Amino acid sequence: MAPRPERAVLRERYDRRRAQVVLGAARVFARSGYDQTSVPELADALGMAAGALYHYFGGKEELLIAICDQLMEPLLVQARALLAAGGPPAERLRALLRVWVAHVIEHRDHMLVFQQERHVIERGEQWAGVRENRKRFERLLDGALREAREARVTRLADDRLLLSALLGMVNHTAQWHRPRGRLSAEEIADGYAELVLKE
Amino acid sequence: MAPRPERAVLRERYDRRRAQVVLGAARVFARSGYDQTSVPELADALGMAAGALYHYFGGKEELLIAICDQLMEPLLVQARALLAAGGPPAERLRALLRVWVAHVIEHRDHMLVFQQERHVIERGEQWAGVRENRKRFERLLDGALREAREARVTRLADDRLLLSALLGMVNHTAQWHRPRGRLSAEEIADGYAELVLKE
Amino acid sequence: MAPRPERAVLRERYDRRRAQVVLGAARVFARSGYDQTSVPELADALGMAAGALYHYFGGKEELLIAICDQLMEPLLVQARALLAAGGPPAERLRALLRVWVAHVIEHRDHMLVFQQERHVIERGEQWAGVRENRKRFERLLDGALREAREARVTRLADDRLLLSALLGMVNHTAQWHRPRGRLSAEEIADGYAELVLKE
Amino acid sequence: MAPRPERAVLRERYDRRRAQVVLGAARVFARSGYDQTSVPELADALGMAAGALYHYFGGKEELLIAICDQLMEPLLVQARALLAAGGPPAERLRALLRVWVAHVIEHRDHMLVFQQERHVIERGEQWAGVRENRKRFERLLDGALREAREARVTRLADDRLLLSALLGMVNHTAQWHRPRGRLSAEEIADGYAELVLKE
DNA sequence: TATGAATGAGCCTTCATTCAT
DNA sequence: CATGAATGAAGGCTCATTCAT
Repeated sequence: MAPRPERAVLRERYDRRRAQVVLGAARVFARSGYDQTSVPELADALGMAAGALYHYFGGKEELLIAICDQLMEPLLVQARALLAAGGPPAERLRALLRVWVAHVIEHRDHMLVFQQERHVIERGEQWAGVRENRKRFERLLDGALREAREARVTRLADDRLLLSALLGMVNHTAQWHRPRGRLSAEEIADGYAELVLKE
Repeated sequence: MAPRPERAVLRERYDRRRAQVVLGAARVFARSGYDQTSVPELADALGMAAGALYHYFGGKEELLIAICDQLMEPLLVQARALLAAGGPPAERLRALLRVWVAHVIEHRDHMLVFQQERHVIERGEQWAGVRENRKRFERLLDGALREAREARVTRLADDRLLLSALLGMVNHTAQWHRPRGRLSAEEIADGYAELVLKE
Repeated sequence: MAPRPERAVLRERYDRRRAQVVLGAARVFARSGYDQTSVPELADALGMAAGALYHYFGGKEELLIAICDQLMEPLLVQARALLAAGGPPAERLRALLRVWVAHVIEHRDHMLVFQQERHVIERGEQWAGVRENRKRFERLLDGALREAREARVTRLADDRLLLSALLGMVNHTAQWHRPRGRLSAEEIADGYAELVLKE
Repeated sequence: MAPRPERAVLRERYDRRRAQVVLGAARVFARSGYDQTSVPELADALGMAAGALYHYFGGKEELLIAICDQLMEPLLVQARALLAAGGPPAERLRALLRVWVAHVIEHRDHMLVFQQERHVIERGEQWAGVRENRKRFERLLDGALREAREARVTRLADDRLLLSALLGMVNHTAQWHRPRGRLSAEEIADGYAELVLKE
């Protein structure tokens, strides 16, 4: 008879399954909308019983929060590591754009959900973490931008407008990029950098 | 006794009320979400009974379509008129940006709803008109962009990427601009133009 | 065409229907249990759609509260009127018992529900009114009892025990009395009085 | 290595644990209600996993039956023994009341559950045993009462009313008596006897 | 036109229970 | 014996919509 798995093994298995569910839910929500997708529909698409979802999430909204976390946390980690590495401002900004665009493209579904449910994120204590992470990323970006401007390599006088424009164009990438599109993530990022940087 | 209003008067009154309802609904939906807002809630916010809405709209989705129409049709009219007027490509693009940004800012609520419900618009016969209008505007923009590139005044080699970047930054404006913000619509539009045009 | 009913007429119609629903719900809950009766089952038994109940009650529990109110409020009114009328203590207590027993018998279903859901009533802000009414009745009863004892017509040295015994026997009446039982409400009340009073 | 416990030891351990579970469940159900307490909640309160309960009980209702049995069976045993002992009718009744009241007080939780779930007990084959036990006790009580009346020591002409009154006041004791209350079980029982018996 | 009442479908969630481990 | 995971049924409730008035 197989021995009962240890607690740590169970925990890891649980976490992995949970992450898979988040991933699948992002795909379904991106296609059909968060509100328009019923929990039974979602469970069906994920190949599990409706009630089983509630072993992993306290409710539908918690699942939405998990999608946002799965989107933002690894990006923050990457961005922080990159910016900690140093280098000339223009290069740093370009590198950040590459990482960012690649992340957006790889998490296309998460991005679409994130954008669709923007108004939900804005309110409620349970969304404080997501809002904080968004803020953190914007601060990183803002820092990189300011640095670039101080080195006189950015093209727009107004930093805040530049920041908003970048947020707009990069995030919007999720809406038009297709998996086997003409342009690679790198080419797209470099295009955006070209718009933003002198020469 | 007041004379019975003529048919045309009644019709106009009806249209005006309907347009007001669309406007109010855009505000409510932008704040609380289309799906998260129930028809009774919406009616409450508009100061009317739930059932009364059904005199103006066949259903909730029809109201959503009307919001999108109220957003896109006047923009199309303005853009067409402007582009028909002629002039040097860079100036035409700059002018289009000004009109566009101003429209986005003035229809902030409509824009937010439009973006939130993106996935709904994508599917269904009843949304064909909205999709067509969006397509029309993108074609106008694309034309202006191509013209500018042929005049060698744009900064990016790839026109399609430039188009996407513009769509991203301009539409995103609705999400960060506040009524009494630091920058005017014109300043914002000119900033975007500066990113996109040489010099 | 029939004229639209006035607001007051509508209100009264609403109240009457609501009271009928409470009455019917008491019957159903008494027989099948509050928790064991689903809202659809209840609606069925009342000949209305499940959702229609929610025009009259915010939720299932509110219906339960209404049952308790419909039980206690008229009894309080009667008891107060009776005790305000004056008379010799023994007679007053006997009269109170008659009114009370008659009320319990006439509201048999309400009583059974009230007793079954005792533990629910004990907790929660929404039950404060019901608890208060119960307290008020017990105070009236306690007053009548004390008065009787001061007139040396009660049989038990301990007033509080006498009060509890009375509450037990009278309320329990709901559980054994049958509509066409051998004893009238009056005979039962007088029996209880005989236990409690000297002579 | 410890020797494998014998079958009888295992059985006894099982029975003891089962009885503890019944005891704990009575406490939880009395406080929170049988239906309002979910099996996981109950298991939590008992310090065991939800599934583990199913080693001791085939289902939630079986647990409820066990609570009723744990309440009634020892009372029946005591009452039978007492009545078998003989003696003058008034004394026998008084003694029965003492045993009964003491039992009610000691099994306060059981009593509350028993009374709350009255309507469940009324129906269903699985409840026949509980109904039968209740009937048996009422017959014992009825016998003691009749005996007392034949000895002309009871106060009420109507035996059935007297029986009902007694059932009401004694059972109700569970609802107001507190562990460290002013009156002992004996004093309460004697009070009830005083109401019921002449002198 | 406007409204209060009603409906029935559907939603999210919880539950008692089972079972492999 | 005990547990974590899973299930399918059902629960209470809300919703968009209709309709008599």
